Amino acid sequence: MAAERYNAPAREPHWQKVWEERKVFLTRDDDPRPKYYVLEMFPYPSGRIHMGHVRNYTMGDVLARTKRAQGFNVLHPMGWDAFGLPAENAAMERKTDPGKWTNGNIEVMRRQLKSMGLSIDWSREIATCHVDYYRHQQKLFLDMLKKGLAYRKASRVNWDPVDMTVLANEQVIDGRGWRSSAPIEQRELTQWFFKITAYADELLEALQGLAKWPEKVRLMQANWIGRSEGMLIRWALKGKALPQGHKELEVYTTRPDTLYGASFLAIAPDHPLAKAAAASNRELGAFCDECRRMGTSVADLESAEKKGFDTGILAVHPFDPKWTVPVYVANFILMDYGTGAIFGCPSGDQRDLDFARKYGLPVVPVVMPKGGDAAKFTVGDTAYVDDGVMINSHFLDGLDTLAAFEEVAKRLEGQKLGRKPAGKRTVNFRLRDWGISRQRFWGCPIPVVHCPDCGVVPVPDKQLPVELPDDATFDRPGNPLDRHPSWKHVACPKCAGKAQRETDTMDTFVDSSWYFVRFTAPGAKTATDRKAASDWLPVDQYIGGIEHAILHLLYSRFFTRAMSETKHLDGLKEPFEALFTQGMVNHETYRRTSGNHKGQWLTPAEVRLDTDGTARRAFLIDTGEEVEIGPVEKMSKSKRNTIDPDDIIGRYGADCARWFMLSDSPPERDVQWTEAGVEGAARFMQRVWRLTDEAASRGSPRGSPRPGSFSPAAIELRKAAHKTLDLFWRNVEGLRFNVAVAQLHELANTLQGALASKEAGLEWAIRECGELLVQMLGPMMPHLAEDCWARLGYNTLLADQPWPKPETALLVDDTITIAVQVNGKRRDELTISRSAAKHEIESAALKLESVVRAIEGREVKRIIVVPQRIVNVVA
RNA sequence: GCGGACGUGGUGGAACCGGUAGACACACAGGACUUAAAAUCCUGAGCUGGAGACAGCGUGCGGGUUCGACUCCCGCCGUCCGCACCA
Repeated sequence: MAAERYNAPAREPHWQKVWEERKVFLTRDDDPRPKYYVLEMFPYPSGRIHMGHVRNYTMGDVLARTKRAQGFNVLHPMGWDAFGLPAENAAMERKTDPGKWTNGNIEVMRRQLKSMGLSIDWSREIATCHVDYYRHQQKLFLDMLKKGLAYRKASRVNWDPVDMTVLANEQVIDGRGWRSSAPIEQRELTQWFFKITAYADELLEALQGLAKWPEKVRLMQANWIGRSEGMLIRWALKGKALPQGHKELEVYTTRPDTLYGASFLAIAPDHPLAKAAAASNRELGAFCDECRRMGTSVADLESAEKKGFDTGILAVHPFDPKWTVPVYVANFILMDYGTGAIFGCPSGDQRDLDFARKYGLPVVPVVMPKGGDAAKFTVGDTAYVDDGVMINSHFLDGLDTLAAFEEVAKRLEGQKLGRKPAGKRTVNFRLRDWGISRQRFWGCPIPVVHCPDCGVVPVPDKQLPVELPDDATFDRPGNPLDRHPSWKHVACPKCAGKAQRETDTMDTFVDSSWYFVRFTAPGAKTATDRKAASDWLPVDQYIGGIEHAILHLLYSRFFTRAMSETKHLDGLKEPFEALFTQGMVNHETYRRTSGNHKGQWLTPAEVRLDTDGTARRAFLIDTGEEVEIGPVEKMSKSKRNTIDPDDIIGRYGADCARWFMLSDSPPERDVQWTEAGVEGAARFMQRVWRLTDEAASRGSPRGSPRPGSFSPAAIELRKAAHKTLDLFWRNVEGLRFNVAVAQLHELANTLQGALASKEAGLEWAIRECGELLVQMLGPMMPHLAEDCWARLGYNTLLADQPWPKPETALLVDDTITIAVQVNGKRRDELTISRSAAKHEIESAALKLESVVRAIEGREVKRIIVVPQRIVNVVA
């Protein structure tokens, strides 16, 4: 009698309830077993989970469940990255409250995640928008302020004049606001910053120690931090155009060796000297204004012409008081890199060369390739940017680039301009301090008060938290906190006079920079419980999208250091021991090709697919018209190629979705969601259910004594099972889930073959194989595995079973098959004892008929025998 | 422009340290069961030639190292990603 079909959607809630009731996944801090902290990046509560979440959380869950079975005390928590602009937009559009909207989304998504059967300790759930979380963040901020790690300064920001808020660089697309499409303005605003640059060197250095991070992410961070070694060089200024109080100009360069090739200085339009000079030069002022209006987008920069404006100011060459070069204001100089001023050496830098040609400035070659002829070497349209030998450079002539750098550095450091040395070796970083002020409502309030008499006053600890008001209005753009009738008006904590709260809130990346710490003690009265934090951290395995390679992961690394500095952590520096970045979930796109709706995107549900031989065609179900099958793209609302996890779980079960997400594609690569793939997963589930059923009835009863000896077929079966067990864990540990899945497929095939076999004496091995298969399936398809476990006669929970250990004796074979090559070409294979000596293998190989034929009577020159691997006959 | 990754059957992919390329799955074809279908099970298959045994070719392209290369080295081509007026 065949087993009934397994009804996953009906069974899964049952097991979820059992796990919850028996508190199977609750984590205790006082558990003496070794800890393992596995964390997936927490979701933004946008409304519903998507397939990317399913993939991400399934991977983490496989690790968490396996590690748990292996005897680790596993921490696997979940929370919500719950502040952010979408809640405000929703409030504006739907006349609701951001908090209500967010909490409603959390409800829905929590239910969805629970329906996935994740082994999460839900008692540790946190949401960053809850005051119990952000009150501690305010404390962290104040402590950072005390340490000088948070500070205020005026800076230029992207300002959206329609939404009336600052936008991050990422939110400016082609010079326009991502939401409003309004042209973005550059505004000078006073903002709060975190001093991440104080850790620039350390954040860069420590990347080398992150051995379990993807090389790619480490590289991206290294490039982002952008360390360069160079010099600050001060130039004396003169000329009639020189504004008062500007006697000198400091430039930053990585090529002091090319100093004798200098033909101009250039400064940023926002440079203080430029501003001062513009005050008395209307044309220059107009030029600077024009530069400021220039867009900041990639396209703008690429097409923008390199332009300069001669200020009339002259700079004196550090090595020759009689030599002066003009000072230009140039549109391509960035105020916030280096000193906002450069010296141009046209022969050694392409951009400087273009500039010099345009404005008729001298081009003196100072570096030529090694072995070149100084008399003949010239620079035409292409600058020589590589290292080489110095020429036309007085005392530097003949030195190589590196030596020239050192010589110039030595001389300038010893030479005075005014009272100070004329030059200084320095290290410069691309990394900027982290601007965290946002003119938005739905974020963590920055806990300071502005007092007309006392200035910026931190909110005293006693007065924390600074809570968001619950009666803000969202009927018009701008910051609801700022226009709230009463919220910002408070007494100054210092002088008790009339004062105003800071109305900016923190960037939401602040929230996610320490949530992994909070999970270690989610109910602590202080921000952290240092004991719990040092017991649990660092996170042993962190899993998330590559899109956070820089921002979130760099900020978290900084924050961990800052929290150690402010004593919220016990000296921890790196939060994430191992990082894994998973690929996206993609789907085919479909669109109409004709009629009034040409170009309209169609959802997968609206389309019927037909396979005609190997050609695939798609038809609109409603009308029958053929539609175009477009490229496979990331699931997105705009292309309408999304699949709702709820639908899949409701139809096939969570285990099916989980299994499919783990199958086929390597986890770091994109995976293509296909109906056929899901159905394949569903079929496999039925097959497992059937095989377990047969193994339970055909195999020997549970607990029956192990036979003294096994038949050859039984040994083969046992070997297959134990080898799979061995490989399975190695592949899971290496996060090669797709390979682990393939191994289970293979074992299922083997078990099926054994069940079909008429041979007697397999009962015990069949039973064992079935149980091992179910145990390995457990972390991947936990619900099905529980049912199979019960079908095998157990009344325990599979989730509570220890991980089985492979019998090492079964992992090695007595006889092995090795390939036999003739002249590097495979001709045959040889089955021989594992311990066979070289000469035995050699003579056996030479006797093979196909080898003899391939040699064709030629003389055997050499035979390479690699025991247990290969034989290669060279003839 | 700079930096990086990748390129294997019809498709997704596997191959640990240089040692039998194509595991496993999807799709496909043939067969069994069935009145039929679904479900399930069995079989086949890199390409070319051959009835077949077998032979030749084959991991983007061209070279190289090696007894032996998907794997290492050099040079191209293509795709994707990150950064980008960084002095």
